[in-house]
Amino acid sequence: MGKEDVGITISKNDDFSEWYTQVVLKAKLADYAPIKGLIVLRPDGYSIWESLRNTFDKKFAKNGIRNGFLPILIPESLLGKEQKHFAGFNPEVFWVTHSGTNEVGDRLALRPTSETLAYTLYSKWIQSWRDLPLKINFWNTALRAEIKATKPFLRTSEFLWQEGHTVHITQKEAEEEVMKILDIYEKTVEEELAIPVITGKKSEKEKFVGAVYTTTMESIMPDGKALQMGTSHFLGQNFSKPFEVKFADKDNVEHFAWQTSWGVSWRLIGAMIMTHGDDRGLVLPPKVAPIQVVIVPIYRNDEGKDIVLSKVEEIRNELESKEIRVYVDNREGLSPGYKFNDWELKGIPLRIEIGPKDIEKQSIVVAKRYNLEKVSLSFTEIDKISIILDEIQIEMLRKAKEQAENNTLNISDYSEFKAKIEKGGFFNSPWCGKLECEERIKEETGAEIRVIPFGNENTNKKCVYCQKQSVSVPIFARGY
RNA sequence: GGGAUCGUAGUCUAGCUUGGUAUGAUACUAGUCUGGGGGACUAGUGGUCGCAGGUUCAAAUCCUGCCGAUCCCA
Repeated sequence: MGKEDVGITISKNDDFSEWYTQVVLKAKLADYAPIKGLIVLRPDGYSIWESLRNTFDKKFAKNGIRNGFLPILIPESLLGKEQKHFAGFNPEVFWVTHSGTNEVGDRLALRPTSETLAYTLYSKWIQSWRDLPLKINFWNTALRAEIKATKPFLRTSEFLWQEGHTVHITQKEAEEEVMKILDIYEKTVEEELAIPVITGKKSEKEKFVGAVYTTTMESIMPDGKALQMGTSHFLGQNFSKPFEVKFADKDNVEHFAWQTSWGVSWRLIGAMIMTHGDDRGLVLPPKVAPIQVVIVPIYRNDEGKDIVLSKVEEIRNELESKEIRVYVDNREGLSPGYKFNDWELKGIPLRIEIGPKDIEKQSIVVAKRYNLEKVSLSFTEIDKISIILDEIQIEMLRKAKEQAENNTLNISDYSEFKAKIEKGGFFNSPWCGKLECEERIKEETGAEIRVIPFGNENTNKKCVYCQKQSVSVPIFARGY
């Protein structure tokens, strides 16, 4: 392997798909498992997930949501209780049919999602209005068989996620919950991962089977394809009726409860890689970076080494006292240049270089990963590092927003739609609301309604396909 | 759902057409010199040639099946 092969060997612009896979593997976020469609998270990848989880947990807790844990197996009889939902998932369910050499009676599904299991239990736990609202979140994995087109983080047969399931007395309260969660999702993704999203509703065709409606946040990736970043569903009474999630109200009359469910998965990590990465590899937003600052000491002899390393320790202590995650790369036998490239591949937001020249000048060199800019800071300015990290976080979101805007077009003419869809992008195009037009567009262009943004309903324009009066201006795009 | 390509050491790869006991680089280990953008030299370690079967005196090489990865089309 020559020096070119250690890093990313392909440009993000030339072959996006290959570039993405290389970044995932070479930055050591994940690796392929020996089973089709499954991946292994390595510590650097898992660390990002943990960081997201911590943020979500704090926000969920503030909203009165607590964590629980559900088993992975669901008996067929339960899974089939809500028929539409079951039909939607059936093709991708993994089934457990044996225990040892014995056949099990009722086949057991590896959960594709836990609504049925959770609500079976909820019906036991809820009797009175005093038990509501019930809001529990579950961190676990879901399994959905992916036969073709698997991609680390984006499409795998097992994925890490959280699924929240809440139960409410009134429809209004449940619907408000759906929106509160979507808001938490949107803010977290923008603030932590520096990825802009568009929120709105899914069309009837694209909603979660079993939901009354689905709200979603969508992002546009640099290759012009849309990625669903998270969904929050209003389930109405679709599950509470078959699963008898009922409560006695203050008048002692029994009612079916109103429910929501919602989730985000490690897909968010995939989105982060695609949005921010460059030809040198991963670029991590400071907030989720396992290491925020890496220090590379440079020296020529033992004497110089001692001086440099003692200064490095001083700086490390100062940064650590400010809760900055620091790592000192004092590996022997590797040239500074090698280390620079290595940490850039891994996407560490800031690199500090300290060598004899810097000691002389009483300063350090600080290199920013996201724009590859180098600046010099004097020893007395070390406290600026945390400000720089904050600036990077903001700049990364700004850059990503700009990228997204450049990929968004207003298109009301269908021939223009067809001509431009090859290049990808988010198309704001009026739609009459009919399934037929939605399906035709999908068939003819591969683009689907990703989201009907809030505020884009009740429009009075002409459907991009049939020219009849539009009811909304959804975002059409090809998706992952 | 349909089609194509690929799998040899941690990684990339030669060898495959025409069967004869696997090539090179890099990484890794030890040491010396080095050190501000992928360093040099020396000496080493590392392989069920994806898996299983078949043909053959002999299979990385030919045949069949399976597993896995990637890409294109719907």
